[in-house]
Amino acid sequence: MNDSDSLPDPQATLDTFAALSQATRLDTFRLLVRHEPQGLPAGEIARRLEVPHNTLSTHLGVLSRAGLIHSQREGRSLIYRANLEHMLATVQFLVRDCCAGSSVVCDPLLASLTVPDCSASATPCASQEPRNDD
Amino acid sequence: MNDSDSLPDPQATLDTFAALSQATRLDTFRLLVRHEPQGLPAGEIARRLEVPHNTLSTHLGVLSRAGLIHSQREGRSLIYRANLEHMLATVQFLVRDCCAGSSVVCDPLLASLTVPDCSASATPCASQEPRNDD
DNA sequence: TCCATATGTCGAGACTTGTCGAAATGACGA
DNA sequence: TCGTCATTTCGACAAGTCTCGACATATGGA
Repeated sequence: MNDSDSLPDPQATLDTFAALSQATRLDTFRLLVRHEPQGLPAGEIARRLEVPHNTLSTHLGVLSRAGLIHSQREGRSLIYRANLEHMLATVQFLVRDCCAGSSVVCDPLLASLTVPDCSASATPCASQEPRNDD
Repeated sequence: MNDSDSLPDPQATLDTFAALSQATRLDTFRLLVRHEPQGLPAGEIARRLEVPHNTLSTHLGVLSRAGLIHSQREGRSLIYRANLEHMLATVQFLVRDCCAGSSVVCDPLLASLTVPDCSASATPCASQEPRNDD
């Protein structure tokens, strides 16, 4: 969307889907999404997901290379955060295909994408506290 | 969405991403999206993508089991069509996570999702003819 | 019924991915 | 500098996936 990452080409899209097609990694990404914008340190993710730290580290590497998350050192910890813009760019890459083919197909798709749970934006549907489900 | 398919649970989401994380399958899905709502017969897809018919058949099976496409017999051919609602449901499954975590994060994401290329819907951005790029 | 066309299923080989113990790196405090 | 904590890298094995030849099934027409 803005800078460093992802004008999504087919290969980037492929990597993104591959990254999200594994249970531990999908869980990791969802966990990080729920903890935006503070993020979580690698060890904390491993503990919550009950995955050995070295296994998780491998998965974090895959997600990171795909552009779905990024990390930042903070003392001894590496804080990981979800990169929502990348997710968005990937979705748009697919939507754009549909769009170019037919707006009759595209419009209802986009329409239903705009009004899930809380988009009204006047009334936030949840507080900004991270939830404490794992 | 409506009926048969996909209140997306994590496993369905996993299957969907796994289906789209392989080059031939992503190409197949995009091709079908561009050919909504007419669809394409299996043999025609194999020809355009230059993939042996049995290999393609396997991939069509994966996409089909994931709910991303469906088929309909027409004479000797099986016509395949993209199931955009499933794609949509999958995306919403992820967006909902973000939404529940924080509307500050959610709102801009949804906002940018609503206004790509042609959503205005008064002026279709493309004709309904399928494009002829493969 | 027989043949041609369209598509799917099976099975084997090559390749890729996931997992986890053990060792390495990096950061902090004493 | 040394010890400790947080995380990553390495290496090996098990498990899974992709591909494609050969065969099977389904449809329609002569």
